[in-house]
Amino acid sequence: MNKNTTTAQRGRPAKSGRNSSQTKQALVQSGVEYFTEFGFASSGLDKILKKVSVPKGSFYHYFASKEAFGIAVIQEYSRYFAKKLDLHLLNEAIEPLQRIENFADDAKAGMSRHHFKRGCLIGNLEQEVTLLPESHRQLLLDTFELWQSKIACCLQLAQRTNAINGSLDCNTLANFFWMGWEGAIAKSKLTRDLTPIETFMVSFLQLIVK
Amino acid sequence: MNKNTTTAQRGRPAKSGRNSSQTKQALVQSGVEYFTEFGFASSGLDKILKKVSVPKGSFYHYFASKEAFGIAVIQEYSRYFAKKLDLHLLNEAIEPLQRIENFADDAKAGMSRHHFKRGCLIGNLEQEVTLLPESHRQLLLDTFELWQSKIACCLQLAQRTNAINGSLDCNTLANFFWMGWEGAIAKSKLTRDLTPIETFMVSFLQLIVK
DNA sequence: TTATATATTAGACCGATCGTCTATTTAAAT
DNA sequence: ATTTAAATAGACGATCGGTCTAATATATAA
Repeated sequence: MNKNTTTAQRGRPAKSGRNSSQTKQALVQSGVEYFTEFGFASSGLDKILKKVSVPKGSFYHYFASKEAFGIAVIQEYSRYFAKKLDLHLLNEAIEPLQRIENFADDAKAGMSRHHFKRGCLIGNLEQEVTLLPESHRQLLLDTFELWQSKIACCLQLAQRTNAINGSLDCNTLANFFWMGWEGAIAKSKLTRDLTPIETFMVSFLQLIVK
Repeated sequence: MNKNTTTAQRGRPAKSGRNSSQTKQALVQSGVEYFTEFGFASSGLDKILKKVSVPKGSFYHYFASKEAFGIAVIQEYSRYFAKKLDLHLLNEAIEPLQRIENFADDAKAGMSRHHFKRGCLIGNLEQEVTLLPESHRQLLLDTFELWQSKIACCLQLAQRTNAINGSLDCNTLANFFWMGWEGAIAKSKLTRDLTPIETFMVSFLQLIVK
């Protein structure tokens, strides 16, 4: 399925020099960036294509529709973000609650790096859900569920080491965490600084620690 | 400034039979509904006008631009929502924390009534801020500040009656509240049910009570 | 009555997309 | 040489964006 880079390919060669799967990947990456900054409806294929120097005529060679493209974009971001979460939340060298803080610091750096224009793709599309195809909605729900389980896991660890109140339900708390998190990211886009995220994290941790 | 309904007016009469300020108000109301459901960028003037039977040609008689119209819409919603907040949060017949719950119940009813398609105009536009004129951004910030002060006030009351932990900073907590709230409303749009809001409220109250 | 001021509307402007599709080009495989 | 596959060119028609000028309809003033 994946053509490697050196093997010659049949058919007209890509202007960009990339092979099929590389081009597809580049398009998805460009889509992630545009959809994260401007949302699905307000992002035109033209610009997404131009950013990676893929001609407009090629789009429907790579994807069946904008909707199908959106699915690939969401899945890619979901994968990327889950990996980032694991990187921090499964780091056994660090105490559970500190792992969550490390993740937050990582995300904060990303917010600054993109000048508070991007935020979280999933959170952004969530707001836009009334304009989205139904297929996207389900993907967003699945993604949140996955993220929630990862945070819940980490909170359970913290609970076992007695770092947080034992009476709290970690799944509920993780759900609560992500709602607040997305709210904080959105607010941070509005204020154009990190204080909302910091306020959220400090308050959240303060409220749950024993 | 306000023409009353009975006095005859100069100029061509409005097709709708409304006077100038009534038409303006109707347009703003329609704008609230569209912007809340679809956002600013994805809401066309055409539909906003059609909904209240105002001809397209009339728009620039009532507003200088779409941006100016947006400002009026945000201000109207902000006013409307502040009033709703006061209605609950200043109700001295009710205990402070219960007032917040009453507000939440009110909002939940609104979410259901509109089939989870609308949510909060301010929160929706907040996500869209990269597509918004700068004038709108400041209005959104001001609105959040106002709302925050109202919740902070109510939390201070709860603190005085010893209902919540005295060591918590009510302003910070109010800030935290609204971030979580907006996240919960967004999630509720996604799931199309009230559980996110309920989960948020239960968790929030559980975490802050003594 | 006529002229003027004001309020509202008609309707098109035109550029900018929008997502999509068919025909064509290029190159490898047969 | 012919076939098959990959990628591109380029425009398609439709919609719709916000905006503007000219026309219309009424109240008031002369």
